[in-house]
Amino acid sequence: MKRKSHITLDDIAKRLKVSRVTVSKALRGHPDISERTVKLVRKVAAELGYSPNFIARNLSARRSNMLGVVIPKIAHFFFGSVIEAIYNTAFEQKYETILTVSQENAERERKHIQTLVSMRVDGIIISVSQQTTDVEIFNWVRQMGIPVLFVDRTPELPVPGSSTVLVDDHGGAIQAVEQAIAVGYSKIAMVGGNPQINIGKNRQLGFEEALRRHGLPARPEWIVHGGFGKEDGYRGMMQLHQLGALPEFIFAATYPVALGVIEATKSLGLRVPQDIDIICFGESDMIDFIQPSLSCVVQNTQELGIKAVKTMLEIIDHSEESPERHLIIPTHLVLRETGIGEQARLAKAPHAKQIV
Amino acid sequence: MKRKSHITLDDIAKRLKVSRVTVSKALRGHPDISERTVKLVRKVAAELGYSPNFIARNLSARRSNMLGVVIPKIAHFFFGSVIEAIYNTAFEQKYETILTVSQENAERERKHIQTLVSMRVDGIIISVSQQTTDVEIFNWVRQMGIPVLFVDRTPELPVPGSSTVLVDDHGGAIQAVEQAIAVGYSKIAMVGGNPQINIGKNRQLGFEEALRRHGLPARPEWIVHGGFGKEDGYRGMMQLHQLGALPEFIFAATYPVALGVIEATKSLGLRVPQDIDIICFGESDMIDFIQPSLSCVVQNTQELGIKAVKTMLEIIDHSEESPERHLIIPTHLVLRETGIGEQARLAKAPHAKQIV
DNA sequence: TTGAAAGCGCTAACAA
DNA sequence: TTGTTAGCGCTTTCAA
Repeated sequence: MKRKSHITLDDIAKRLKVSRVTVSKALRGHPDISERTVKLVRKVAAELGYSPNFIARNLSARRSNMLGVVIPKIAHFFFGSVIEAIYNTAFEQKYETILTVSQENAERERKHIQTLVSMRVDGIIISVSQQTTDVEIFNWVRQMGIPVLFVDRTPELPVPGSSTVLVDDHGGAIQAVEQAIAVGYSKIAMVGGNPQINIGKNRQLGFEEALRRHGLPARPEWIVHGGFGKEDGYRGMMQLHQLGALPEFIFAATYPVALGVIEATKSLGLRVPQDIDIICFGESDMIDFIQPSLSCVVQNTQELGIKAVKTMLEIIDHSEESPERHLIIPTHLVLRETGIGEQARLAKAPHAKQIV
Repeated sequence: MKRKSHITLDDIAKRLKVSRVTVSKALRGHPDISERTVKLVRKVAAELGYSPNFIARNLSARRSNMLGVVIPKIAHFFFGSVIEAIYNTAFEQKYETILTVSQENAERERKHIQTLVSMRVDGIIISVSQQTTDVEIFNWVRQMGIPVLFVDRTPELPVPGSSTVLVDDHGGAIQAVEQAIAVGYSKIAMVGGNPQINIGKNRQLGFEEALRRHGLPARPEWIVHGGFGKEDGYRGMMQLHQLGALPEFIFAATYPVALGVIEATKSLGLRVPQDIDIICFGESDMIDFIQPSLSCVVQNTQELGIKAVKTMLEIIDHSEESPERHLIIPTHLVLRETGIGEQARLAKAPHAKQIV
């Protein structure tokens, strides 16, 4: 397939016997140009099927109107929703979003960041991989004068001059555990996640804080670290089971972890929530269909994406001032069939579920 | 935040007192340059924190190494998986993926396509919105000499010179319905989807074909059109119910439709699969957790994404030849607790579910 | 109101 | 092996 060389400003200019500059201005609605010329130019441009060359424009304008984004995964409810919000918000503000996916791999993350810098994006929004420990690359990006904003997941070490839009993991965990305590549980465990990464650490700190507030002992063997996936939940629950004394309630670090825990619990011949009750951090679109329907700490993914982009654009536009901004988006607890105590459950049971 | 003007080839060249071209070649490993110079150049580039300007390179090279992608939604299991495969495959081939999301809106789709052309992507991979009827924009892209490839969803009207990588919707529907027939059902309905779009049309054609093959009557009122969402399944089931005579088995056009159907069925006081059995087209990652676990026609999303990119790259690389390529990716039926008949179900029941 | 000149950072073709 | 010349398509500045 041969690629026709595209129509350029010059082509239009020649046709109208005016200069390239006139055409450029006319097309952009620059006030310099007379209405008549503008109309003429527009007409010819349309006739010729002119498509402005973004690349050339960027090169010349030294700003790209592109936002670079790096996320760990895409086929994933949480990131899928956040990214959707990012796209929509950026689109409204006439920004193009360049998305890259690290697959939870620090090396790939590095490469993507380099590419984004190469593309001269106006800012980089990133949710770091679980592997990421080295912050050198982020410092480098900052040195290049490109704003960096972490959403949801930040590196352990600080990155001077960067911004954050985070979920209130600490507060959310407290909400979940206090709900469990309110319903009468005292044997409470946490499964999944690890303190290597901020979200894991803060959820655990919240978990511990809630226990402390209510004078409950924190048994170290009842904090089962792992990843954030279903396998981790399954393994974690099995590990708890081997310990002998089972907890009554489990705070799962993520939604997939909860699914794994439930799977394991069932395979042990125990019932959820009667024998082992559970609340998890995070949710999914299938939430109303799993049995039992899970109560969870919901993260406002929309808000997260919107705020990430808006904050980034503010930083880009007010380039002189200090670039650091730090936002925390609150969570809220949604109660369904777990973590609500027997009475509430019985009261709920007779109702047919409603479609959402 | 002030943006440092980036280090350029010239900066490196000046430092070494060589020409810009030498540096350019050295950095790209061009065989012209001596090893010594290459090393020197690399060293200085690293010292200075040089990052090549992709934009400038593209402008000069007249090829962007970027693939444009337009999909209708992103927070959606099917598209999420396809896009992930697209990203990975493109990444391996050193291509950047520029993703845009139409939100099932034809106007937004148009704009995104224009932007992608403006960015001079080397090819556009698109899954059209449900609204899309006008193919003019695609013809325009073709005229610009940019290859167009439709994945999964194509427009109704043909686009000369475009390629397709599609799911075998027709065959998949037949698989599902023949399974139902094999298990002994004869009162079979289809819910969701509409013939406006290829995937809806072909699933319906497959549905009808399967009935015909087995001499079963196709009752028009048992094909309930709608969208592809949960609401549509709910509404469709309710509509069937109002008809009086209920079918025994429902072929749901998509996974969400199936969820809606199940929701509705339950709210009518009927059991799935005992009273109303069901198989659907498509799946989700939560599939093992819903009750009952749904049997479904699975689309190979990986394969779809991989083939889309590989086919596109072939077209780009062999630009002289005829650009049209047409692939169909087969589906396969995965049986779980629905659509398998009572005996199989009873045989299955005692086993604990395995984690996947 | 219009346009000429210069340059954004890079690469390809050709010369030295 | 290295460098010169000439763009890629556009925008900005400043003069006409």
